[in-house]
Amino acid sequence: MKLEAELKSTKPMQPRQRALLNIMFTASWLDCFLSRQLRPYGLTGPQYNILRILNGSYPKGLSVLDIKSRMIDRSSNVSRLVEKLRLSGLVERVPHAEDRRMVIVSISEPGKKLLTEIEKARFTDGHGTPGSKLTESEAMELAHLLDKFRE
Amino acid sequence: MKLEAELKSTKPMQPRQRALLNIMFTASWLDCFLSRQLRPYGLTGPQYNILRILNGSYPKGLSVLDIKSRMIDRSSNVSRLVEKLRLSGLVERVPHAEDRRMVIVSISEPGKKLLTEIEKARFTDGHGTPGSKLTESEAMELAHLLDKFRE
DNA sequence: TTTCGTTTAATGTCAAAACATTTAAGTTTG
DNA sequence: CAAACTTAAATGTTTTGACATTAAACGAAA
Repeated sequence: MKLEAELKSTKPMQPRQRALLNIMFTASWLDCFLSRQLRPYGLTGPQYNILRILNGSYPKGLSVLDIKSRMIDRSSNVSRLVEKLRLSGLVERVPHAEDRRMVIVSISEPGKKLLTEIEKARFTDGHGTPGSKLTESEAMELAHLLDKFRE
Repeated sequence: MKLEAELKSTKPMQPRQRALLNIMFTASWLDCFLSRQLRPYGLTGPQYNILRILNGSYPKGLSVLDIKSRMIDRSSNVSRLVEKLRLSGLVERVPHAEDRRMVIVSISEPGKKLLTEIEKARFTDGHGTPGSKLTESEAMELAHLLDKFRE
């Protein structure tokens, strides 16, 4: 559905304003979509984001600040999110050998297993992948325009 | 800055995945930007969203559910947000004459004044408007691709 | 070495989101 | 009309976000 229909907007919008609202609306829509996919696994969006970041740097771990700088939502409290994941056994925390201020966080074997399980379920859940209506080149163009939007 | 640089991503991403992450990242970036602009006025993003919706339907008011259905973030608790705005004198609440379950919320004169003040400040704050690097046709293309992304 | 500033992570606090639940008013049906 | 159902708004509760502050460890300079 078009943005104007979604927001029941009456007056016509300026193109940049329309793009801005559409970014925020689409992100909120995506958030809702992803939360529903993650709920059965007891993960929130930011928690899943951390797991994927750690999976990407496996087998090396990352410090709390390194995780934070790679997150989509930089305002989240990584210390507390990591502690939650640790209590679920999905990550491990090891004090840094040389710099004792730091804590190195790594994904655990159960954490990796959960990620592959979620990945598998995503292909078979019937709802399709978000963005699947875009061609590859449209997706690339979209990403490029978003980069430019932030300039 | 490009998304890969922002997220310090090492591995190359698939186009649709890159678009998805870019939408969420850009929205988070925008959220941060807008919150900073609104802070001096004591407004949060959702509160500002409600004020603008009510301004758009002025002088008619809207019911709580009508407001909710027009919001960017549909998960917000409109009753409580409206109560905050009412305490600040920015909106007014009138029970509906025919259906006493409903409450009609309208923007007040101080509310309208605040909106025009914010609008003015936006042009003179030096940080520029988000998305100003896009041409009009790029902004339209971006909005169109986002509509298609949600299909 | 001691002091000062910086960096890293954790914690404290308050407001807001994310649910569900409740209350009240309206509508439909037997 | 009364009971059951539906809708609108408010409220309850728990978790999370947003932001400041603290605590500990490191590095630089007197």
